[in-house]
Amino acid sequence: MSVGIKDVAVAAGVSPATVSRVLANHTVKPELRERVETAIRLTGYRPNLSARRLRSQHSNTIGLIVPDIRNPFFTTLSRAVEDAAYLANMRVVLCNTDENPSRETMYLRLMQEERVTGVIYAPTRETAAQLDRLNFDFPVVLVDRHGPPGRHDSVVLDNRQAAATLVSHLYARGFRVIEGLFGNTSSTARDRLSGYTEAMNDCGLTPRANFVAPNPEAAVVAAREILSRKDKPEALIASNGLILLGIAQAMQELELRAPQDIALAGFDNEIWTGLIGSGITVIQQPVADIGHSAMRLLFERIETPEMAPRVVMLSGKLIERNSTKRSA
Amino acid sequence: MSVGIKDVAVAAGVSPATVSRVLANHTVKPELRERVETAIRLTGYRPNLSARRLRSQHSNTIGLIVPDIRNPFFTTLSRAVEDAAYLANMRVVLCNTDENPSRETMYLRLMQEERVTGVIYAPTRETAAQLDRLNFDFPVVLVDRHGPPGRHDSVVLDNRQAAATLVSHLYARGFRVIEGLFGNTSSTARDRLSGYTEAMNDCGLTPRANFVAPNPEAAVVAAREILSRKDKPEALIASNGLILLGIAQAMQELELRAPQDIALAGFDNEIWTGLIGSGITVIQQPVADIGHSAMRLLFERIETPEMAPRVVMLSGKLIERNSTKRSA
DNA sequence: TTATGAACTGAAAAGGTTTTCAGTTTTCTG
DNA sequence: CAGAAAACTGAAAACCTTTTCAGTTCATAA
Repeated sequence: MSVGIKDVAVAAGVSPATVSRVLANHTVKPELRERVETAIRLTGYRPNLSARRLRSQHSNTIGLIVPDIRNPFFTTLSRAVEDAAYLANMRVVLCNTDENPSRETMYLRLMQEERVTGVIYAPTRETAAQLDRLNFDFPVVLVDRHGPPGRHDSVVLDNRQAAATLVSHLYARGFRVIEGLFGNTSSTARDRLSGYTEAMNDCGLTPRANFVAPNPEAAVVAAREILSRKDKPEALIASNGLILLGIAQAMQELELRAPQDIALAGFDNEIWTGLIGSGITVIQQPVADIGHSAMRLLFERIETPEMAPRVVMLSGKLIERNSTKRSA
Repeated sequence: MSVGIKDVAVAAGVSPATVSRVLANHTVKPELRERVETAIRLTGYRPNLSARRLRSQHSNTIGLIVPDIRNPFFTTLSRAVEDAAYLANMRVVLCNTDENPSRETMYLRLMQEERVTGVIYAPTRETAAQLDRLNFDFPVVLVDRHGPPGRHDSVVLDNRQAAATLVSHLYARGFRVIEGLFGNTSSTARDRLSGYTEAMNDCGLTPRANFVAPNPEAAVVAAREILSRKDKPEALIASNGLILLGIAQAMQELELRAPQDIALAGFDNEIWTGLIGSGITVIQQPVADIGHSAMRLLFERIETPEMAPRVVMLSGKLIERNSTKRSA
């Protein structure tokens, strides 16, 4: 049998209530506090968090629902979220959805059952669209992706702007035939597509977009096709880090080099983008900031539930590297 | 007020006990079961996991304690652990220790308070050394790193063998002056050091080992020093992926290329190791296997607590790439 | 000194489940 | 068809805390 608060109370010659108060740093006479503390030490007492949560109705738990923790963007995000959580003395339950809506709803249900304090969530477009139909009894902050307008707190990159930046960068460097390879599951990919399309039109160029599941395996296949065409484009844009990776792998297979054979640019400043070849031009996202902002929004929402939903939009930063150098 | 099992019971005209039995798939008359199930649907009832855990004394939670989820090795490991956990209907609480012993003990305490079913844990050498002094009331499976011999279940790579493989590979390719850059916090780095040292001696070569905190930032600094020496080695071995990355960054800074300027090999077959330059030779670890094995060991330990501790040792696989090609 | 209020403490209830135990119904056996 | 066994159900206890409420002690002010 493990030692409970009663045992400590007996050992210290006080009531369980007093032990509880010592634990919670409530007001207790110094002498009793002393006795309780040594009793805790002696008995090796460890509070039972399930019991505490049940009685206090505070789970001190936040849920983090992301497509796949192996995507470095979400890895870094999760680390930022966890650091902030543990500072606030909260636990994090991590869920990987694999961009699968049925897993999403299952995890949202789980969050309900855990009675989480709040959730940070990167939804697929499919689930995001129904987000106002669902009714959670915990606050949700969307991250990296947005839901129906004006309904939820969210933290996103200025994706249209970022994609447009990429296009105008390529345009300025002299590229004219610029294709894009975009994910098909997230609002983010959509926004980047819009930014790309508009910017292309503004430059008087014809946009050409390809769509693919946002993972390297699917991207390799798509990239192979694009890169093998005899009318292959002068430049290729990837809508996220995983797709960019797929393209890089396909290029290695086909022994194509950037920018000599084709220019290449994308999103997410992963380590390898600076190391490979002579560097790949990317939009760097302030990933840790995104995580911290999301936690801040979440805490503020918990504090002030009736506050109007807020959208935090952060800017990406263009990291120019050699993959978009003007070809000789 | 949220709806509880009592409300469902009232709605279905049965006792709370019966609702509980329906939930747990115990034996209940079909007709009642039917009524309960519709009552659950109608009321939108979601069980309270804290209450369930408190009463049933099963947390269905496993703890995963790793140095840093951003290390791709642990990212992949965690994904494998979580997949296995959710299949077994368990939650995962993830903890990052940053190789910091005081964070380790704090998280182990937390695991105690969560009354976790078990823990999967990659300890620092410092904490590992005291591991038999600590007494947990949950099973622990060590992963990637080992503790005092014969005390705990663990899943590790055959690190000495793997390091030796790297040395003999380099030797076979004609390299003779081979230095190593090793982490200083884990048993794993120590084992790789031993393997390196022995293999070097066996080849009649003089080992030369450098030590560094196992992160890219520290490794860059150390690598700069080594690579700038006028008597710099013919080949350099990194004891893990983060250190290898640091070396790669330093080489890029100094405009050194492998294998032309110096041969390079290391551990962890991260994506970028195949993409950078003409590829870096590495030992690939069966990371997902390690995670799954750890979960298997954990479940078996829970099943049969008195079983003697077991060590699962997996083999690494040499991925030969151009960074260790014989220099002209 | 006494009244007043503040500070502190303990008994008991409450939080939402599962589980035990005893009782009731149903099924089976002869 | 009687009796025994099996299957099922409900009342109440239990899990371990926190919190409320009332009571006690202590200090302060009049």
